[in-house]
Amino acid sequence: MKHESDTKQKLLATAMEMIWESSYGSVSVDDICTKAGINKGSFYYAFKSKSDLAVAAFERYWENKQPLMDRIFSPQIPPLERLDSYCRLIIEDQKKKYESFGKMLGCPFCSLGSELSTQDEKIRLKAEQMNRRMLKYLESLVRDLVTEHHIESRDPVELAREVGFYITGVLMQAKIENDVKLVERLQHGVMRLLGIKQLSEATA
Amino acid sequence: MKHESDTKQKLLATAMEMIWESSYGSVSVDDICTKAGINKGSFYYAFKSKSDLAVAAFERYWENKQPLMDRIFSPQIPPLERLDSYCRLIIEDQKKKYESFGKMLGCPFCSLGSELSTQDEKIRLKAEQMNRRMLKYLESLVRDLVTEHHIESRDPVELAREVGFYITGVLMQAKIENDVKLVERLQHGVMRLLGIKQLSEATA
DNA sequence: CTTGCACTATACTGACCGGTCAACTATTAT
DNA sequence: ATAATAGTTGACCGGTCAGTATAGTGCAAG
Repeated sequence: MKHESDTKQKLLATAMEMIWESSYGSVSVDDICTKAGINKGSFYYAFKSKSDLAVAAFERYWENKQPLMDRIFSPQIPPLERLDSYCRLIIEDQKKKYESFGKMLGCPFCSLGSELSTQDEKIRLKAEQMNRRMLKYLESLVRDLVTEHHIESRDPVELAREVGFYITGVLMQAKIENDVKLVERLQHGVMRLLGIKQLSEATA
Repeated sequence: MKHESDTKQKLLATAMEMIWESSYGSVSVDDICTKAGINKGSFYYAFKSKSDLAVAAFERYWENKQPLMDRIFSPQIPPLERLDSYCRLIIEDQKKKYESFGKMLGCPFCSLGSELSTQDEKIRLKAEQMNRRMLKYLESLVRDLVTEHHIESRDPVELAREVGFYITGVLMQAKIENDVKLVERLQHGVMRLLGIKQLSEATA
């Protein structure tokens, strides 16, 4: 009957937030500990290194997000509606972060991956895994779009990839330009990429 | 009759290379100086801060690259050929880096921008500027594609943006997955995004 | 009461960080 | 020749880095 310690929990959440807001390199273990209200000794009791914590924090973030993702991408929901909800989720998340931090934060997985994939293999693998998980949703979405004759595609897997690339790029540029507007056109761009004309049902 | 000092030159080139290979945060001023064979004191004689150097290094990189870009995007060249050359250039550059460093490095502007745009406004602005410069090429390219009836578009500027997003995303994911193959499909994806079917003339 | 264990508190390590400095040398102008 | 200027040097600064050492806490089982 053992619950995960509050310490670990707090460190994971704090690390995720701080690394997302700034970057891995510019957040120190001391910073994280101070903000989490936890002593450094306890940090190294709970995690064996800073990069270990980062990996764990990202995994935890995913675990928390997955139920929502499963709901959005439920095969029970028409694929076009799934796509719309997903785009809305991204936009909403980004806006929320923008309001609370005063700046665009972009995709946490890509940001961390971009910063450290040439430096830390474990972090690179985690970022890669996150991306693959996202792609699974997109792949089944694209396949269902094909099945329901919204689009044609000889290779749904590759098309899903391309949608993934596009979304990655939008979030990255939105962060660099620090502009929410870029991400607001997400639906429009994705629809264009997929070759779907109307998105009038998105005006819910 | 004043040449820029070798010192500055060397520091700019070394910094660009090292930051591109790893990241801003994981390369120290000492590292750069050692590799450039220049004393730290001289560093701070030439540049007033590390982030100043980074900004200057990126500007210099652009200055060196621009003539080639101007040649590739020359209005004298048919737009489809421009597009093909540009994709080839990106692929070639990435492959070259992959061979010499053993890993994918992605787009230096985006990597730096992603790492530091929430931390250092001058660097954010420089990354933004680089992106805008690239977009200018893409915009005129897209306009010429429209004029020559290769594609239709009511908003060439936005379409160029979308191509830019896509390319950004491809380079980012290729870095995270550390896989050259991702970037090799660049032409195919861009053509799809633009809605151009054949690229048989690209087999030059 | 006592032993053992999960966890915390705090002080510390030594390396390294970005940045400064005064002294020095090489180049140029007069 | 001299003086001013441009550029270089390496020691040095205080601070911070990730990570460690160790003593102490609360608590539960024997």
